[in-house]
Amino acid sequence: MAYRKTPAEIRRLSTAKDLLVARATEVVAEVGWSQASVTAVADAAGIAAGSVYQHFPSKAALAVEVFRRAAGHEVEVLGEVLHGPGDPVDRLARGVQVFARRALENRGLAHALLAAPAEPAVGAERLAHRRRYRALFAEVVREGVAAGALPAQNAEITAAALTGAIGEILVDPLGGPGGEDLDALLADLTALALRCAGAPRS
Amino acid sequence: MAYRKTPAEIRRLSTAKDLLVARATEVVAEVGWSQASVTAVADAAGIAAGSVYQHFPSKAALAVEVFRRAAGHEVEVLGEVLHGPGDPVDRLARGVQVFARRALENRGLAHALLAAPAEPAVGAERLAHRRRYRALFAEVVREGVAAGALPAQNAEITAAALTGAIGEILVDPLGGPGGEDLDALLADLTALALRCAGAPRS
DNA sequence: GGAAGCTATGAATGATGGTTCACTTCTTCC
DNA sequence: GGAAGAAGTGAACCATCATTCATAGCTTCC
Repeated sequence: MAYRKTPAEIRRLSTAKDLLVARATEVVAEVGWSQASVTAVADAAGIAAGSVYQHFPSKAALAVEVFRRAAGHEVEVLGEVLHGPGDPVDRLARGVQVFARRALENRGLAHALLAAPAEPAVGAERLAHRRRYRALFAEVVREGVAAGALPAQNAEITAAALTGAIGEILVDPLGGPGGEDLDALLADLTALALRCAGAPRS
Repeated sequence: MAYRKTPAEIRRLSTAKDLLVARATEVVAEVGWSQASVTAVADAAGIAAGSVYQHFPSKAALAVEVFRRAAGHEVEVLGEVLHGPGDPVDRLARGVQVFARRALENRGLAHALLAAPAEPAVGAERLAHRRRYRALFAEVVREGVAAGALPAQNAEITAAALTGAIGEILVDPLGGPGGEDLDALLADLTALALRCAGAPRS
């Protein structure tokens, strides 16, 4: 054999793949899954359509990878806040704020992750993603209940409501685009979240 | 002219159209928008694919009609409960129960109306539909606030959270399919809704 | 009965977009 | 430098549907 992948070459391929995924993510955030054709994505990454298949066996596989990376990052960020220091109710409030702020500041991506129509493979990933969010919120709610700061409740439902509420606001911003400024919205959302969890009124 | 539609003929055509819409609704509830091809829908209605175009100018128009009829009915039912007699908090609780029960008992249709991937035209209808739901809930919340039964709050956000929460539970039932029995779930959802709106703990 | 006009049919058409593949270009290694 | 083999290319291929249309079958009305 007269060819073996040299470390530099491996790195180059890896970064090419990374670049493809990164650009594909941008395209998806901008135009949604349905408009993100292989051609569009390949163009954005500066490669030929056929070359996509050097990195992924199918468009669906690429889409799943795009979803996983973006979603994984979001979950990680949220997890850090929710698992951080402080009493559970505070963490819950901050978690909601972080989740909502990130979603509203990068609406395109959030929409793609949470709501935009997508092929079945991505839909399945999305379910898993929502479950992770839910599990994170539910955990903190349970801690709050255990600590006596929150009333007894079905933590899973509360958690589902929190993600559902934020998603809902995201998909259709109140009173049209730019109807309310971000900080006010976040304050209202936080208040809602605390009420949902049953935190004593402050 | 040697032809004029006789009343019987008009009726026949109208019922044919109704039947088409009804069958299409069933198909959509069963397999989702993406799988509901013109052929599949026409077969279900017992007509040829081309005949669909006697009644609708395009598939999108049929889809919108299917959505409108089903969604309109749901909004009407919910509206009756929310506008009915009783104090606002009670109506809110019953509204959530009705919404959730109907959704969970006809999951396929609810999923199609609230969540399933669909073509843009249906997506636009869906936004309008969610707004109507929101508006209905928000109205009752405002009444509750005005009556002093609920604390001051952003009623739109509370309303969005309620629809979001139910949608979320619907899309991914807690603990897999049939994880909890319907009545218990409804009770938990009602409790959540009242907390969200800030009703005093009972 | 039969002409005129409507509805129903389903195979053909056309557009879209994922995937393949023969070919070119680039890397490696002697 | 050059042979061997990998990656990159993009035009052609193919599958999937929505949509059309020539044709057949019904209704109406005289």
